[in-house]
Amino acid sequence: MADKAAALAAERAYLYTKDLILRGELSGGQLISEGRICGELGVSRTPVHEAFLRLDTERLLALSSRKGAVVLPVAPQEARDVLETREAIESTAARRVVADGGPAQEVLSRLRANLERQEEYAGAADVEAFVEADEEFHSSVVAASGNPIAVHFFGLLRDRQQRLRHQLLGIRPGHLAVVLDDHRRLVDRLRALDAEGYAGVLSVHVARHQGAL
Amino acid sequence: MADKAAALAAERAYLYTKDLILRGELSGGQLISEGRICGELGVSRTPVHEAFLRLDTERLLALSSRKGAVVLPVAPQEARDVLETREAIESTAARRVVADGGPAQEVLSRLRANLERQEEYAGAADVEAFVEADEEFHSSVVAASGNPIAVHFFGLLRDRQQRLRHQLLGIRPGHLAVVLDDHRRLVDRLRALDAEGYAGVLSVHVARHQGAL
DNA sequence: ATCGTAGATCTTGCATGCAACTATGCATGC
DNA sequence: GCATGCATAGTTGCATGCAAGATCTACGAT
Repeated sequence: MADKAAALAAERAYLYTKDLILRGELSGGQLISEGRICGELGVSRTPVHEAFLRLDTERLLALSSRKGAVVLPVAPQEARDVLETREAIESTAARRVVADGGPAQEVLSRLRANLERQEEYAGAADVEAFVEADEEFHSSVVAASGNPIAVHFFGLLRDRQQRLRHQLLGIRPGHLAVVLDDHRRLVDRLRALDAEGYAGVLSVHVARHQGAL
Repeated sequence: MADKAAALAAERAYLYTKDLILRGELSGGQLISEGRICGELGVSRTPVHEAFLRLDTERLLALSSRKGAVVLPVAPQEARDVLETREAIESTAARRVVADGGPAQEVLSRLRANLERQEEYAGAADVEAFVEADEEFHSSVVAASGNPIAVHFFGLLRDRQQRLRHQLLGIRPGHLAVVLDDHRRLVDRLRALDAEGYAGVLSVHVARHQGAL
C-alpha cells in the first residue's frame, strides 16, 4: 500500500483530489483535468496522473483516454448499494467473530471505549465527532474478523458513504441517541455469541441510515 | 475504468504482470522491479510504474518507496477470506434479486444457457472451460442485483480466487457434476423467490470449494 | 574475525518534452 | 440554413533524464 505520509507528491495529489470529490466541491459530471490539480498543488503532471488512475479504479473518477476525467456522479441507488454491501460485509464479519469464540478481550475494550466516546459526543450533539466514532465502531467489528479483504472493501465503502453524507445532507442530532443505542445492542449480541441477532440489529440499524438519506 | 484494449502500454503492463502473479510464475515474497517488466514488454518505466501502483491497490503487490515491489504471498487464510466474502456478496445479491420480484427473463435465459454449457463441459471433463462457466454463472447472479459496487468487488475476488486455484491445485473432474447440481439448485431457488434457500445452498456450495482447497 | 564506513549500484519519485488523439470553432461550399 | 473540412487548442500517453533514498560490497581499523 502507498505510504500514508503526505510527503510523496502522488499521495498528496490523491488525497487532495479525493477530498475534493468526497466533500462535493467537485460535483458529479464535472470535468477536471490533471493540469488544474498540478497548478493547485505545485507538482508536475506525473503524480497527479497517478492519483487520477487510482481514483479511477475506485470508481470516483472516470478517465477517458486523451479526453479527460469526469467526476462520476452519485448514482441514484448509490446509498442503497453502499449500505447493502456494508451490511453484507459486517454481518459476515460478526458471524466469523462469533464462530471464532467471540470477540477478544482487546476488541471488546476497544468497542466499549468507543461507545463511551459516542455517548460523550451524542451528549454534546457533536455530529461530526460522532460520525467518526460511528465509522470506527463498525470498522472495529470488521477488523476483528481478521479478514483483510473485508477490511479493504469496508474502507472503500467508507469513502463512498462519506461522499453520500456530504451530498445528501447529514444526520439530525436527535438521532444520535438512537444510533448509539443500536451500537450498544450490537456489542451485546457479539458478547452473547449471537451472530444472527447481530445481523438482525444491524439490518434495522442500516435501514435507519437509509431512511435518513 | 481503463480501456480493455491492450493498445495502451499501461494496460498491457497491468495485464501482463497480473497474469504473472495470478498464474503463480511470480510466487509470494519474490521481489520484482519495474525494469524487468520494461525489458520484457519493450516499454518505458512509466506505464509499468502505473501498472504496479494498480496492483498495489489490489493487494497483489506491495510497493515500498524506492525499495522495490514484492509479490504479496498468499495469506494462510486467503481461501477462507475470499470464499467467505464472495458468499456474503452473492447471498446479498440474491436477496436483492428476489426482493425486486425475481430474476428478469433475460437473466434467467442467460443462467439456463450457462447451465447447458456447464453440462457440456462437465460431460467432456473440460475443467478449464467449466471453471470459466462457473465464474460466469455466479457473476451473472451478482450482476442481476444491479449493484455495481458488488459487481466490482466480486471481480476483485475473482482475481484472487484464480490465483488460489493456480497455487493450490485445481478441481477434480469428478466433482464437476456435484457443482453443476448445486448451480441448478441455485437457479431453482431464485425462480422460487427463495432468497434464504439460495443462501443456504450457496453456503454448502462454497464449503465444498473450501474443502477442495 | 568483526565491525564500521565509504563508495558503487540498484531502486523508485518526479519533472519535462514530445507525440497522438479529441473536441471545438470557423470558414467554406452547397 | 446546413453540412463539411480544416486549423487550432486542449487533453492525455509515454519516453527520457535526473535526483534521492536504499542496499550491497569492499576495505580498513580494531
